[in-house]
Amino acid sequence: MTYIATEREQYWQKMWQEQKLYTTDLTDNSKPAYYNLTMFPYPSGDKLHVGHWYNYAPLDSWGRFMRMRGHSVFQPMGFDSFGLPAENYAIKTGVHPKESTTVNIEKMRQQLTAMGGMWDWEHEVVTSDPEYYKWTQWLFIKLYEAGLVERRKAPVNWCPGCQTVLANEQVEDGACERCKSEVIKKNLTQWFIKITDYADRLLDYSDLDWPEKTMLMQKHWIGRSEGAEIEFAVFGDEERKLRVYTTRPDTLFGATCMVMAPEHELVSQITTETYIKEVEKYVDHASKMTEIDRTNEEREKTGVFTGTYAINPATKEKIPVYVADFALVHYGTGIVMCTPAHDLRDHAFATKYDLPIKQVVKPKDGTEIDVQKEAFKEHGIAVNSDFLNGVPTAEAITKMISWLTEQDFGEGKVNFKLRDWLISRQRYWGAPIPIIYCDDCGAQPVPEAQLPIILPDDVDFNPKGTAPLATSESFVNTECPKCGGKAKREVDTMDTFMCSSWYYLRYLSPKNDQVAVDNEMAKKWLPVDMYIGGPEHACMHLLYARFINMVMYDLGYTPHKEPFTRLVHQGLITKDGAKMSKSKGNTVSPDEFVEKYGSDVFRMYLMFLGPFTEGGDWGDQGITGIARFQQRFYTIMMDLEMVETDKEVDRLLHKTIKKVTDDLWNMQFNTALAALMEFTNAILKHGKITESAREKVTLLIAPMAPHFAEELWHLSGHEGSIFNITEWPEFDPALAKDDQLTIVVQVNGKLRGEFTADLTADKEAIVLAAKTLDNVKLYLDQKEIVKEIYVPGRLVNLVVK
RNA sequence: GCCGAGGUGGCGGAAUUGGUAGACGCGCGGGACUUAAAAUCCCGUUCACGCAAGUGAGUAUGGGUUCGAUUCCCAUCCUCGGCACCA
Repeated sequence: MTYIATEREQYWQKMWQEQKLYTTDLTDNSKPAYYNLTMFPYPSGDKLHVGHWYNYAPLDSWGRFMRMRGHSVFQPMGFDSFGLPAENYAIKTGVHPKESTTVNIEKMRQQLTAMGGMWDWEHEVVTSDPEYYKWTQWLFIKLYEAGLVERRKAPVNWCPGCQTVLANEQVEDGACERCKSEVIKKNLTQWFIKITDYADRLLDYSDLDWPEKTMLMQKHWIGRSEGAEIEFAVFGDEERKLRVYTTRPDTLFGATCMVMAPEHELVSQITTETYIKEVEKYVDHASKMTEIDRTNEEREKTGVFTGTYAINPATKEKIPVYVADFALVHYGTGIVMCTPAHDLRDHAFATKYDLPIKQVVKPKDGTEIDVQKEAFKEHGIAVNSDFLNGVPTAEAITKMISWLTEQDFGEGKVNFKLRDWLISRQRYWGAPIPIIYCDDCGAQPVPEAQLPIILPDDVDFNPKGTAPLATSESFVNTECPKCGGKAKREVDTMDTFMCSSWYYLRYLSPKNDQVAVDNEMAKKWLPVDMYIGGPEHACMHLLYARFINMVMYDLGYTPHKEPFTRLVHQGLITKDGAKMSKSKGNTVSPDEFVEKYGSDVFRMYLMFLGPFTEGGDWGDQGITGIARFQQRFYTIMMDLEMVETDKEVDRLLHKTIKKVTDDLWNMQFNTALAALMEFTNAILKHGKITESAREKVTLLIAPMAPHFAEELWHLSGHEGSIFNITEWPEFDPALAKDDQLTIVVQVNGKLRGEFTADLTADKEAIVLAAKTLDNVKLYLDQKEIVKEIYVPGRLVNLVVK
């Protein structure tokens, strides 16, 4: 018999839909709740590509597996629909983002349905829908009320040609990708969310089942360090202080110069007249460099002298103050002290500008070193440091901090690399920031009752030098919520990461217009049991989502401290070695494969490509192998002689149950499928199957090929969906056991033969049998056996001399 | 550059986590069926030598630990992801 996948899949998709099989009753308490979540897609014009499928198909298989193991599985889907691409598309074609987004979402819903996923569409969220962004705006106001929102100046990429702000992605080698004008930095007043207030709490990962590498990346991103802030007085203007942050206050006696970030506000104030021109030129040059270039440690260090000197508080020496681009304004205080003898970067800088290199730490073991030649950055013993002399580094740091505090020169300080979250976007297609500016009352948050602040339609989103929303008069002009006077609305919109930082909370009650998060549902369903998404989100989305959840927890809106209990990253599917993205134009559509082979085959093919967490480069060679397998599987199910019992069938079956179950637990879908292939091949050769094997192996393949399994389930006489079954096949080790052992024999670690032995054979018998093999004897001849190693049931290694 | 991954046949990958390297699949070669092709089935397929039994080499490169290393350690090279406005 032949299985016509495409036809039967459509049939089952329709049946599932009619029966509302995947609409989860969130109030049902009869089974344990399991929240199975994936990162929702951006509705791009390229629709779903194979990268999405590589993420969603295994997620769906996992959800089905958990469902078949007796859980009530909630598997929602939605769209992260605000963002830059829709706006750029609008600028290019004139099609309103609302329109293109609606079209894209509709198409993607169809694709997701054709995939046959267990999506619970009744709980869908779309972030560009006012019903959703009303609560994103509400969230902003809650953050504002909690004192976690701040307004400050920050630079943006500005294209003078296009008269608009550019995303980093739109800048190529310092020029606008569209008009090739040189991109400049422009300072704008923007809104920040103070994620840094939560930096320490974000470092706590206890009770999270997350990949080590993700936690490690986040930890490095947050970048906690302990050190001190130290004040240096400006020579000749002692009232003015330059404050530095250092992790090595113990080296203060060796600080022979200072370096300020080019953007530092004090640069213009302290530069002396003679040096103004040169400094300005340098500052301008630095503003055009990317941060990646600026922090490149191999690059030659550059800087310019400001003409000013500071006083080292420890040595009272005059030290020159430079401006250099390797100092970053947003890290620490934006000013660093240089201790060339004990820092590689400072050493390179000092060597280039001929600044003194003064050793203040020596190695613990007394080794002689020449710091003029090479920096010694390790911990050691303080020297040339007055009251610190002879003190080991760790202790010297504490001692120096006490001294600084006593003398009022500074204090101990914990610092983070993590920066506050800039959420202002000078764009149209985003959630308007709910702030009103009144000449008399200043910036005021929009009262909750006035939400949502609807994104206006009568906007010219073509770049004209202002944020697009400023072109809508009906939007801009409003009343001050405090005094009732004339006022203007904020015209910036929010970063889309804001929208995606809390969507999993909204899935639980997307239509509730009274509250953002339904508390009862949150208690029952949160935290998310399984969250699957790309590793590229490790440091941004996943950190923002944890942060927002923590704030919501503190404010009492959600009952758990962490949002995602278990996190898994699918690997990245690349095309010709690079990440698939619309901007690179290298996406591959799954549609033609699904049309030709059916969703099950395509899903299995993706899962069979390699380990789920590793991904790989896309290629369609091999999909026919999966189609063949499906057909062969159908043959063993439908066309084989059926017998009551069969020892060989039982053995094959139970080996397969064990392997497939273990592999599914570990999300090793590729080897689970290989095991099912081996079973199929062996049974086909054997020529017989049992009713029990037929039923159980149908259950085993169900998570990975849902339509196919449903079809087989009904063909073998079952009523009701296979996905309502909650008894996963049980493994019986007694039935799976082989009758004999295969023992491999090595001599000096080299393979020299193999033989089969009885299950009951002991070590002595096996080693003896090994020695009597003809080929083994050849290598034992004239030699003395010095060691006999027996790995039970596997191998004998004879070590000879 | 920094942070995090990864590197195994012609290709995708497997290997009970220190115990037969190459499971499973693709591709390729040979055969069966067919007037022929497709589909299907059977056999073979890491490389070198050999009719074969087998022998030698082999998991990015170079070293080390071990009876035994794809697996552990050190160094180097290459590829990918992220680097705060793509999402």
